[in-house]
Amino acid sequence: MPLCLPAAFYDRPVLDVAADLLGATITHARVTVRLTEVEAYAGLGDPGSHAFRGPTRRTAVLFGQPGGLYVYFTYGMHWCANLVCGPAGQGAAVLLRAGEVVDGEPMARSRRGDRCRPRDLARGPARLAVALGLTGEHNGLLVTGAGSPVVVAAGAPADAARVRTGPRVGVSGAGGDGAAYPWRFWLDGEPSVSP
DNA sequence: CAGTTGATTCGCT
DNA sequence: GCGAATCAACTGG
Repeated sequence: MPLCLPAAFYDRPVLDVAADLLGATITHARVTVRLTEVEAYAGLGDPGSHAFRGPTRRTAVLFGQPGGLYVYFTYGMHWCANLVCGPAGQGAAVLLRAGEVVDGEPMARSRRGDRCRPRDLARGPARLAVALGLTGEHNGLLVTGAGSPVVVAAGAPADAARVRTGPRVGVSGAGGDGAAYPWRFWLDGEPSVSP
């Protein structure tokens, strides 16, 4: 079993953490997903971030310790999972957008539905959360602790030649021009990454 | 206290 | 490819 990534891993600039999370694995409730697509959010001053206007009850976790899990509810039906990054107090986080189920596929399938194609099991932030069984009750959980039910571990060394970056998805609103924040990271050629 | 807005997915066509 | 579904949190009055 690979080693759980330490708090120091997350206590770095969010862009570095996002890039290094590609290829890493996240395990919860007997399902393991290898991350293929993530998005960086800088927090304070980032118009695309929930933490843009500072701490609120909803975003309190974002301003907590790096390595915290921020799970939020959106569109009235979906959960999305983020990992809080450094520097602490900035509200920075990495959204887990997509991944490939590498272990516990039957369990993931039972949560996502039998007619779901294998590549779609964790393709998309909400699908990924469902596949892993992550909901609001996991909000605020520290994934660096030894006894944490959620384990994030380094995967096979990421092939740097396959790392791509581009504008973030779904960021709209004033100042939310995607080109100004090209902070989406993905692994080229992965079927689990949306086009 | 009421109005607005999403870091989306699913099911049809 | 497109539109509906659905609700918690934030915002402004």
